[in-house]
Amino acid sequence: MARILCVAEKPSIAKAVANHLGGQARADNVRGIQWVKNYKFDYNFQSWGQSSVTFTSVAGHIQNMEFHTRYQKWTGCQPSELFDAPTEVFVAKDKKPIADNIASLAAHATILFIWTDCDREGEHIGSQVREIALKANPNMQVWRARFSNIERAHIIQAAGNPIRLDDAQVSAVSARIELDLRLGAAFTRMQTLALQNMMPQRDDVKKVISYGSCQFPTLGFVVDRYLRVRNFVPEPFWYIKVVHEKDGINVKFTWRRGHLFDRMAVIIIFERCVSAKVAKVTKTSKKPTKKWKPLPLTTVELQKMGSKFLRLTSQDVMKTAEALYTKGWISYPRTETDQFDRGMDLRKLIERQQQDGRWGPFAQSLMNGGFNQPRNGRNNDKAHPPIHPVNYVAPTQLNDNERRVYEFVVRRFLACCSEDAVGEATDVEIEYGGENFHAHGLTVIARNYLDVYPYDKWESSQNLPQYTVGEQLEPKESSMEEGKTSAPSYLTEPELIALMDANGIGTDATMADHIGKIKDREYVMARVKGAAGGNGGDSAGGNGRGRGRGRGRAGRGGREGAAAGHGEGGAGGAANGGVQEFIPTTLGIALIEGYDNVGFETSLSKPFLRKEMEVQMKAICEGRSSRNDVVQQNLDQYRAVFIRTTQQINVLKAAITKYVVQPNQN
DNA sequence: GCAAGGTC
Repeated sequence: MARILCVAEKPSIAKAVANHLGGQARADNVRGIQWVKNYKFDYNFQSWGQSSVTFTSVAGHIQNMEFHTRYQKWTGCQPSELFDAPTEVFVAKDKKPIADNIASLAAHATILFIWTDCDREGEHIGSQVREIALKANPNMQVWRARFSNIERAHIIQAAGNPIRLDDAQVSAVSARIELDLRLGAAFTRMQTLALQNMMPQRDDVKKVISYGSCQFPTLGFVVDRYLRVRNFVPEPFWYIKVVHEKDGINVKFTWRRGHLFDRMAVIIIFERCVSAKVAKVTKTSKKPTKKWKPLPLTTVELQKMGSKFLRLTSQDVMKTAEALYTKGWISYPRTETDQFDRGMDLRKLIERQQQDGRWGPFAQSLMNGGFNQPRNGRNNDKAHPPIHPVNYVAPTQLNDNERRVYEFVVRRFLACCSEDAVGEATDVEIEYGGENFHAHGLTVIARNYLDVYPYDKWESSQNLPQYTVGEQLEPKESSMEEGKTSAPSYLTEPELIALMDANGIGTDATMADHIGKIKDREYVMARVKGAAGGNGGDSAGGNGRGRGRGRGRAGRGGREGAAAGHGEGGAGGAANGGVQEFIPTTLGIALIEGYDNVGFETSLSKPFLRKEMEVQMKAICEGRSSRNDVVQQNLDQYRAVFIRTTQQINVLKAAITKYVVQPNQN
C-alpha cells in the first residue's frame, strides 16, 4: 500500500479535505502546536491505488529569509551593504514544530501530495513543504492538488488529478521576498540613522523610521490627499434654478449645464430665460429602473464596508472576521472571489438563518420561492469562495464587534440571494430661454433586497406631477444662484483601501496591516470624520505641534452636488458617522516631500514601483524573465535611488526641519 | 530596532 503525505496551507483545509476523502478521519495531535492535526485514513487514489494517508497542514509560510548574523546588527555594516549582503532562509522559530511534524511524517511516506492554496504564495509555501520533506526523505515523489474550493465533488476530482508544483510561481514569490527584505532593511536603517536624532523624543523611546514597498505608497496616498485639501482654493460658480408648481407640488428643475464659472455668461443666459417668461416641456419619460443587489462579498469589500458602516478599523474588521472564521460561523475571510460556484448549495446556508429574530423572516421568504442566484462579479481567485455565513450563531454568543461583522456578512449574503430593488424613474425636460432644465423623480416599487440590507439607501423622491410634451408652463420662481467649489475631504479608510486595491499595494490580507503600520510609525493620525473640533484635533505629529498651516477647508457649499444634476438612479450612500479619516503627521509629510525633492524620477512614495514589481513577478510566472534578472534589475534601480538619497541627505533633513523641527516658521 | 507574506 502506498503511503501518502498530504499537506494543506492551513488546518481548516486539512480537516475539510480529510473528511471528504476519509469520512470521519482520525485526528492525531501534533507535539508543540495545538491547532495543527494529523488526519489518518485510507483512500483509493486513481493514480496510486489503495493508500494509507496522513493529511496535515502548515500555517502559512514556514521559512523566513534573513541576513547573516553579522548584518543583522545595525552597527555591523553600512545600510548600503544590505543590497548584496548574504542572506539565508531558515525555519521560523515558532514554526519549528510544524516543520518537525512534516519531516517525521515524510520519513515514513512514499509520496508527498501538496494541498496549499492555488495562488502564488500557496505555490511558494508548497515549495517550502517540499524542501523540508525531501530533506527527510529524498526519495519521495512530489505532487500537487489543483482545487479552488472545498466542495466534495471538486475535492475528489482534485485528488484524482494531481499536477506538479509550478516553479515559476515559486521563483516569482522568492524574488519578492528578497527584494522586500533588502530594500526594507536598507532604507529603514539609512533613514532611521540619518533622521532619528532630529526627531523630538518622548519618554526616551526612539522610533524607527521605516520604509517598506507597501507602507510608503500607502503613506503617499494619505499625504497626496492632504496636500490637495490644504492647497485647495475655492472657486465661485453660478447656476440657474427653476421651480414650477403643479398639482400643489413644487418641482425643482436643474440646469443641464450644471454650473459655470463665468458670472457674466450666466447673467446673460439668465436674462434670456427671464425674458422668455414661458418654458416648454420637451421630453417626458417614465421607465422602470432597478437598483442592483450587491455582489458576493470579497475581503476588500468587507474592509471597505466595515470601516464605512460598522465603526471598526479595517484591522479590527479583519481580526473579527478571522475569529468568526476560526469558530466556524463564517467562511474563510481572505478571498478575491465575487462569484459563487454554480454547484454550491446556497439554500442550505440560507435555511440556517431562518431562526434569527432580525433577518429570519427574510431568509424564510427566500426559502419560499424568493431565492435568486447571486450575481457574478469579475474576480475569481480560484482558491476561495466569496465570504458567506456557514453556521447560525445567536447574538448572545458573540462579542460586540463579532456581532456587527457577523450581521453584515449574513445580511450581505441574503441580499445576494434576493432580488434587485425595482422602481420607476420619471424624467421631465423643459426648454426655457433656449436652455434645458430637467427634473428627476423616483418611486420605489419593490424594495426586495433592501429590506435585509440597510447599508444601501434607495428612497422614493417626491412624486412628479404629470407633464406632457409641448405643454407650456410659467415658472413660479427662477433665480440665479451662487455657489463655490468645496474642498475634498481627508482620505477616509474605505477610500484608502480602494486606492491600495486599485494600485496593487499589499494583498487583501495585508492592506489593513499596512494601514496599521503607518499609524504605528506615527506617519499618519486617524480620527473620526466629522468629529473635527476639539483642541488641535487637526494637529499633526505626536509632539503636539501643529502644522500651523491653514485649514484648507472652505465652508462647504454643498451646492456643488445639487447643481451637478443627473445622479444615478437613486440616492447616494447612507450618511453615517464613524468613518475614519487620515491626516499625515509632520513626519509623514516631511518624508514624502523629502523624497520628492530628492527628485528621482520614481519617488518611493508613488505606487509605480510596487506596480512594476508586480508586473515583473507576472513575467517570471510566464517564463519571460528569470528570478535573478528581476532581482538584480530592481536592486540596481533602487540602489540608484539609495545613493542619490544619501548624497542629498540634506534635502531629506531640510524637510524634517521644515515640518517637524520648526513647523511654524514656514 | 528593518519588509511583506502566509496563518492561529
